[in-house]
Amino acid sequence: MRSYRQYCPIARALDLVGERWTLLVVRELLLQGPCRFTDLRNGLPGIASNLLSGRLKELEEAGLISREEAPPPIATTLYALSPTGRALEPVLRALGMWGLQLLADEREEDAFQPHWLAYASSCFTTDGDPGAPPVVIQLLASGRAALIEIGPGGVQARVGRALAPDLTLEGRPRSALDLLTGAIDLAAATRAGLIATGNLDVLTRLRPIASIGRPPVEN
Amino acid sequence: MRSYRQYCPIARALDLVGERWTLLVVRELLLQGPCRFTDLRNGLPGIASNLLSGRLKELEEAGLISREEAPPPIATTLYALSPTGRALEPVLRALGMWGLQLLADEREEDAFQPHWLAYASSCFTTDGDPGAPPVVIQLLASGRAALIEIGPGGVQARVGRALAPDLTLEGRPRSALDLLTGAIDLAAATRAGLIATGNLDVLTRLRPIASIGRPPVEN
DNA sequence: CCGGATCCCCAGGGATACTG
DNA sequence: CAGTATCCCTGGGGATCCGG
Repeated sequence: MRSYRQYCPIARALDLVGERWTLLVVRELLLQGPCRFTDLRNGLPGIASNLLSGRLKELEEAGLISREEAPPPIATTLYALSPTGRALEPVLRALGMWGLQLLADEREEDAFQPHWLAYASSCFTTDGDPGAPPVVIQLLASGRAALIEIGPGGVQARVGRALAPDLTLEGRPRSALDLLTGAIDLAAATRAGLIATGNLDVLTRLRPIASIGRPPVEN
Repeated sequence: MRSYRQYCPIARALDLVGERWTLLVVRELLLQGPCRFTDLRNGLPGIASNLLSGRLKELEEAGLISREEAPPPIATTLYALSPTGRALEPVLRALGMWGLQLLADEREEDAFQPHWLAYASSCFTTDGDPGAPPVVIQLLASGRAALIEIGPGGVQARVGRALAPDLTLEGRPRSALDLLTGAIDLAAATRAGLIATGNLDVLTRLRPIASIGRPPVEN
């Protein structure tokens, strides 16, 4: 394993998770929970299968993930984050917060999956009315689904489909993001091609934290 | 520039700072402030000069650093973080907090510089007596010097030498780290080869935050 | 001495094909 | 479905060289 050979916590951390794709693998495991090889591959468009295989092996050796042979009816191996791996969440949150500004330019060639947006949303918003009953927002795109759950645990993101979401958002990721950050209102988002169905009031539950929503920094 | 091509804030962030050495360059600029090419190279033992040059160019294009021609008597170009670059600090803090556990094993071949430890310390401690007058701890190793400043701004780290530090620590990095995290007391640190001179009481000003100092996680 | 640029070589990453 | 095998290529490591 390649190392920076520096007695520095940051360098040591990067020794383990600084290689290409590694933190994105952690992102997927964090959002999807225990999942199969194929689930990871689907959540990481562009990764080569040998590379994913190699990363999983390295991460297991480093103690960041565990590999478990699930009994039937699953009958396959599941990958899951260990506590040490889950402890990387603040790193992903910080990276995600910093990277938000970079989403201002929407590139047509970029892949998109709704759980990425759900996670971003859970990072930059808090529950605006913690006492109120829990609500669920469904995000749909590219034939996949993710959820933003607002409840006692705060704002949480996960992959999956809800039976009866309070609100469903579907459409161009940029307009959904702008709506969730509070950069635009629902009318503008709809005009930008977003389809929102359900109880639109649940959007008021999502309170974007300060210091986001500014235009992309040019300097 | 190589990109993950994913419309996800984490992936976009890694597009810019995910390559080898990049975040360590940011670490140095954050700790050293505006500095010369050689200062950066010294703070990044192991980096090839062409690679450092390349990274600086990329970071400038991305708007994370600025290059400035300083007038005499400096008469050289200084590199400095832009506001966007400085905004990466939470990322480095999170990585540093996570990487702390990895410092449990001390490898003889690893390079060490005192400002790395100073920064780590500023991440995992708070001022235990905010009302008290400011104090300065000097760290010495490998012929270099760094400072931990405890004052109105909290606990801050920077490269440099103090005229009259309240406390000076010199010796094996592991024992200094263990002392600062509270894992061992001063007597044990001294026994482990640490040399402490000055007012030893200032150590009580550094209050390690919870959830650190545990032994290295094996699972 | 500082601030790089150039060159060569190899390991790690990307794409695709193939197999249990 | 869950990877492995293969081939190619790019980016990184290391040394050296060069202008100011």
